[in-house]
Amino acid sequence: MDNQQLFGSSYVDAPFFAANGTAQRESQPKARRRRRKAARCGGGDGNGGEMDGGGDPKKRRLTDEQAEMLELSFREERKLETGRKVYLAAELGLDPKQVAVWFQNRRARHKSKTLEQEFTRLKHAHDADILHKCHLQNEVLRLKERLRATEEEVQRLRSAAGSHGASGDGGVCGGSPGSSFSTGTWQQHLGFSGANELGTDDDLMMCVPDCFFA
DNA sequence: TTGTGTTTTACGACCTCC
DNA sequence: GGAGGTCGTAAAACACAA
Repeated sequence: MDNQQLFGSSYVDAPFFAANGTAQRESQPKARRRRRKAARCGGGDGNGGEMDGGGDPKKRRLTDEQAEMLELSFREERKLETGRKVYLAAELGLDPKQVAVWFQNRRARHKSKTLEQEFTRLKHAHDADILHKCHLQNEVLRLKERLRATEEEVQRLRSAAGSHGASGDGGVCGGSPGSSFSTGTWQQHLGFSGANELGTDDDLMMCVPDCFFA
């Protein structure tokens, strides 16, 4: 049979072939099935239109050869013009209506496969986004905790400075070890304490307002 | 052998395009 | 209005585990 004639068009569906692991996967169960059937019936290769197995004449399985040719034709062009339908039917010994139905069902199978693949792809993307979101939320929590600790430290130092200034000559807190350092030592203390609070790998720059030391 | 799940074939209803 | 498309579904054909 002249395939050029049979397939009518020179159009080759690149995306279809690119994703053709799918097509092979699709054809595998059928091949298995047909192999077994061929073993049972003594060869399933057909002169088209013959009943295979002698069942209900209304619903007969296509032979391997017919299915293969239709598949090749489908890969060339998914739509079926009248001329090609009639030609295919004649070549394969099928009713043109059967060819039309086969193409309809094949398009449906292809669409459902495509949707399934798209769903899987989107699901993976979604899962990755969820994971990323979790990481970001953890990071936010960590930063909030660091901010809270730093604010506490600032508050503590501010109170210390207040009591220090109120005492004037240091009389009130003179005996307190905490009130014995100067502004310079506050800064040292802040730096030291901040380092403790923020951790060694800290990249968060803390800015203590000047008024704090006034 | 049989029960069950999957795939394939066929059809009707409805829609779109020429 | 007719031809051909999609969509949903029935039923036959089939694979396979128990």
